[in-house]
Amino acid sequence: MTRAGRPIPTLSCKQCPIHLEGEWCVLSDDELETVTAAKRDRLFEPGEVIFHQGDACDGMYWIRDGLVGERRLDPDGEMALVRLSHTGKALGYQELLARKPYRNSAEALKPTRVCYLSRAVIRDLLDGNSRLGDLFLLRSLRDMEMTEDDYVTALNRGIRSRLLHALLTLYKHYGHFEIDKGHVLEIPIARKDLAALIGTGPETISRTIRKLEKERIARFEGRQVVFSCIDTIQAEIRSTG
Amino acid sequence: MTRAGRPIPTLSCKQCPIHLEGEWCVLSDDELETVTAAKRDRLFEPGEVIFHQGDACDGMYWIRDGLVGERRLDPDGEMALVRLSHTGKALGYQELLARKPYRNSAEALKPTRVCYLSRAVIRDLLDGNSRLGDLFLLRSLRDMEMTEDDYVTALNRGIRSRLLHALLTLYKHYGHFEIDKGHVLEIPIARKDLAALIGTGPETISRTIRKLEKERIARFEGRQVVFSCIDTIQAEIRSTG
DNA sequence: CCGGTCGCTTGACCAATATCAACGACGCGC
DNA sequence: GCGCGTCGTTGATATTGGTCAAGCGACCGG
Repeated sequence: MTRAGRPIPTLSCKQCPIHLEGEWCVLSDDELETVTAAKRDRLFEPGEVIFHQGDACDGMYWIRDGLVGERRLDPDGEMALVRLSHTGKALGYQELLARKPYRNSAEALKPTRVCYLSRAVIRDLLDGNSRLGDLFLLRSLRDMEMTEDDYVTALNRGIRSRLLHALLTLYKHYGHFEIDKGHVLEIPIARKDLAALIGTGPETISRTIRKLEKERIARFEGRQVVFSCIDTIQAEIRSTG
Repeated sequence: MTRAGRPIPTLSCKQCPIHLEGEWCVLSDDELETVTAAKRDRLFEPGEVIFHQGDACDGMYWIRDGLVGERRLDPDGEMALVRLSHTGKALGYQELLARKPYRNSAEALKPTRVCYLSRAVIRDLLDGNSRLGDLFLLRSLRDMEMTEDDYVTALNRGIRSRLLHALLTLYKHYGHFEIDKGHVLEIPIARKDLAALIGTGPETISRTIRKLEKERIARFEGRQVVFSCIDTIQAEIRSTG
């Protein structure tokens, strides 16, 4: 559970599929070269921890590809999965910019390649390109929006609604449509993580899943789900659920 | 519930107790003068709405003094009190900077004076002072931290713990210590808002309060609370509760 | 002074969820 | 193949919290 990840050869930023979105798009070719030269890439296997809650933050990470879960451990030992982060997401940028220790641990849930940039490099980039700061601000605002939405959902929706919401979100990232089967999702995380994501235990997840099957809303087989009618679920999430 | 607030004479920024903290501290005297000249001040009575969820955002507000609740209405009619904002807090800056409609409604919960700055003025300030953007970023990061903390709390703490947490937070802002009575808090909001803040109904608040009284953790009389031992409560919140 | 509304509380009841325990399936190391 | 741990499931049971209904006191307008 606790390793540093395996160093891998540096991936070029120019060829990176995410170099045109988010913060990267404002960087000049020269700056991109600098980043490519300065960053250190690593591969984390599922279960490996990229950084630990409480640790000092001395740089930030981008997810090149893979899946990362940010976990928060309560003083009493309860663990919550605060969010899932996918390709293109930044990890630890908030703590870096605010000069604070990591609030959450980041753990690879699938094989994940990340690009690491040290505080000094980020500082130079920020000093050299004033627009970069604006884009970090925008990223922070977007993240805030999502967290606030999740917060409201957690406050006044039941487990069933939250589970459907989580599954639908996962579907958007990992699902696909098959003409003969329908909307298929291979759930990329374990039951207990699905539970930690919506604030319950694995038992309740199991039971809620069986309810959904009885109501023919979705069919589950291991980690694969087939949704009968996505629109119906959307509607249920929006209205009372 | 829906008025525009009463215009009041402009309050000088130089004499404002909050002009030295947060974003303001980086402004020059000239810039402060500009702000004073450009802003429009208003007074909102309890129940009046400063802006509505879904409305377009064309400026931002600072709370000069008073208390504001940000409410979020679900598609199914459930209302959550996302956060309480006090003197010195900015309202609507996220939506302004992200160019999005308001996510929540802002309602005065006590008589509240706010300073309004239009988008154009903020733009000019941002263009003229590059450090201002950095400070908005920091504010956003701090707000994110608080929301994320609340989110985790909502995910894996029960009503009782969340209520204690909310009361303690209120105590920090509105409480005081009396040598003969102890730690006294005049709760500044109604029961139903206290309920909406932690995601339950007024009935459950009532019952939870009586439990706390039976356990001699606090004594309630109307909106006044006297805490027996703040430290005990702190401990209970940190550990399992 | 009266009727009405609102905020808060209480009771009774029910639904949702947590908790404890056990079990089968599976993968892994030996 | 065997032992072992993990994952997912299920059952029984306890607890929490939600819902409906009623009551009570304060405040307000007529």
